[in-house]
Amino acid sequence: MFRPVKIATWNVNGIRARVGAVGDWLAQHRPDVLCMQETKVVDDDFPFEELTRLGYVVKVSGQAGYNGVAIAASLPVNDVSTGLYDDLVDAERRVISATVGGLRVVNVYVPNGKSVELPSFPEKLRWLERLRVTLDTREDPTKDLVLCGDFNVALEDRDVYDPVRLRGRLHFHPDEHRALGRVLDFGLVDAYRALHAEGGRFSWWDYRGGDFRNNRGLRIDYAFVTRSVAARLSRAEIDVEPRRLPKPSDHTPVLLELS
DNA sequence: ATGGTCGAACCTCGA
Repeated sequence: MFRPVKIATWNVNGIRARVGAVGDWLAQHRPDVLCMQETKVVDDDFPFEELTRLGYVVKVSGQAGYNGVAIAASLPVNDVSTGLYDDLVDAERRVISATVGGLRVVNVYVPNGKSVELPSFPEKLRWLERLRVTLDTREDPTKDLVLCGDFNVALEDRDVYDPVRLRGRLHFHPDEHRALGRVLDFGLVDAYRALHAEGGRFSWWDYRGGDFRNNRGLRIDYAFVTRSVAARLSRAEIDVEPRRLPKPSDHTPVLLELS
């Protein structure tokens, strides 16, 4: 059986606005799997054709206006599921999982949290704990698995443009670090970090204030892999090029290669 | 400089 060797994740910030850029990127890089977040479209209106004509099967879980996740794969897709263990319908359309050529793929769009002062912040922390329970309940850390997506948390000082200024604020709060750490304790390794030690490599930059031009960004998009996958990891990149295009997503893709 | 800019959908919300 063919198994995936190139796996990518990209918060596209509206698939209908981005389908041209996504199609171009798929044609150029030919990943076996692309996980997308913030598709912002109901399933009936998803632009399937633009991706199927490139040879991809696309599984979607979306809603109108916000959130929404999708998995595009060029290999056979099985066992598609949605949601967390206690919300399999996935009212907010934040989780889609599938098995692609023997690799379990869990694609998540973690709640933003809005502000550390608001009730949405502890809800974000609880969501991450529920993700951990979902992994414990439904997945196996001794098997090939990648958990990828937009986690809305920058883990370390080297993952943010100004750790002193940002510490304790949304995306870089110790409670978020503990909550995402609990997810990693399932038995996962940050694939990009396993191969790259340097800071200043980000996956998201605010549209405002010239943040991209000045590289004021955060690394909040990750591919976390189980030990068996980490052992095969040959390459992990953040591809900044799509962020330079006209009308970009505010996030850029993260791409893994396995041997 | 607590501003600024996007996408989606209906003019404001979520990020």
